[in-house]
Amino acid sequence: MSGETPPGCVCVIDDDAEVLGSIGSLLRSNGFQAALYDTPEAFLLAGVPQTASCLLLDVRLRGENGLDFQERLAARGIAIPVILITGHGDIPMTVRAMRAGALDFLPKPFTEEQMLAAVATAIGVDRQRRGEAAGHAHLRQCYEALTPREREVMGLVVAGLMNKQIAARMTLSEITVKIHRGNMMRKMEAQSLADLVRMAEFLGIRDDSIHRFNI
Amino acid sequence: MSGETPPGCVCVIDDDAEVLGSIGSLLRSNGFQAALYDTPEAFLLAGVPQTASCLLLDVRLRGENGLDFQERLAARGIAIPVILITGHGDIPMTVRAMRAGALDFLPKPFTEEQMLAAVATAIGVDRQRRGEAAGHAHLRQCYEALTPREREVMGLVVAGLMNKQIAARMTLSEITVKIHRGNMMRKMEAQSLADLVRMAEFLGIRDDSIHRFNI
DNA sequence: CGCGATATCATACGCAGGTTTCGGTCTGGC
DNA sequence: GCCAGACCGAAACCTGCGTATGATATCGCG
Repeated sequence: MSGETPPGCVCVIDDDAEVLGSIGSLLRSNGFQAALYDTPEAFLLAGVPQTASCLLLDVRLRGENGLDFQERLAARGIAIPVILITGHGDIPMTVRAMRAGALDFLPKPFTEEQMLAAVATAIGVDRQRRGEAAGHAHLRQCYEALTPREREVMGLVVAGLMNKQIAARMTLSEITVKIHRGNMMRKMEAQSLADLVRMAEFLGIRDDSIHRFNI
Repeated sequence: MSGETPPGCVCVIDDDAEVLGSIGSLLRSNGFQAALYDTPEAFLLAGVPQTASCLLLDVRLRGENGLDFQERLAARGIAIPVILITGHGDIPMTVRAMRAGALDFLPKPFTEEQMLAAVATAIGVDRQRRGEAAGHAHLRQCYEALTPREREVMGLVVAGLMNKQIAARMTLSEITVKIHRGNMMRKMEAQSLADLVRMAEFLGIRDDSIHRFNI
């Protein structure tokens, strides 16, 4: 059922060594890689795998509550998909986990099929996310290659100002604005103004000094 | 705790007349309007209120499962915030509801405070959503006022093509493209190309015949 | 100290965008 | 049949954008 998916790495955090081992075996015998940790800290030290992956996290842990840990990950900007498992779950706990972005919440006892299906879905989500993130990384890299002035010009360009207005606002000559603008477009690898606006939209670049009526 | 919020309307669907009445009283005595229905169909017939509102929905209903009904609402594009309540909920049910976009899932018995807090949050979410929707409605209205040719031009403009290229693609003269383009910008009330791109992004306008490398 | 990166500005040229004015065809509704 | 509106186009004109060429100034690093 899950053998045809390209391999992915499942990080399992559970303080019960026996459970950890059996989940690991099950995953490996179904074509997944498995990284096993008995504490959240061990997982953080090892770092998130480079390949498509997901996190299989027990709610009840020795040091820290699994839900707290999940929220700590989100706060740190670690976007790995999370599946929570628990032996003593209740509905408020589930609501909290799902609100925090958990992909699934599996109460014990669960079948092997249930877990494998959840893991396969999560790995798929992560694969897609990573694909998108690759593009974003390049975009950010381009943006960070801009000089301060070029960034400033970019903000005003995507705000819809003309070169003349940008020049006035920055107390520059129009020709200087044109030069910054040209260099900026080249560095951003934007083929058109429309392209640039979409990039800026994505990067969250927005000059708030300009009144904008929509969006 | 919730008296200072502007009034909102809570639609309650529950097939137990007694429960329905007591929830209605509680809501009204806390400053909310309450619209009470004993079946999903009755709610659909009445329609979603014009003001900020939310839906308080029992999972177990006579005709239809509350979760199914929630998904049916989403499929119909009815975006009212949903709070589910149930006497016999379990974790898989909660997962399903939250995935389908429920704002909260309250297992009975719950306190008055819990329910009022959930309702107040949901009403707030709906108020925000309605505020945004108002702007979107105007945007759609503008777009629908465009003639087919103007729409076509708009798609190619936001794809980053020059008037010359648009003319070639539409087998038109460049001057005609300029006229369509000018009319389109006026009808869309776009002050700049950047504006137009953002509007198009929002409306989901995209000419897929053009290869786009990002986003 | 020289080098490179950044920033600034001027002149000039060519191309792109946008409007106005004028002209025409075609279709659908009153 | 007439009018409105969509659609198409040409000539003229103005503005905006982009680049090339050339020049100056500052700053930090090796």
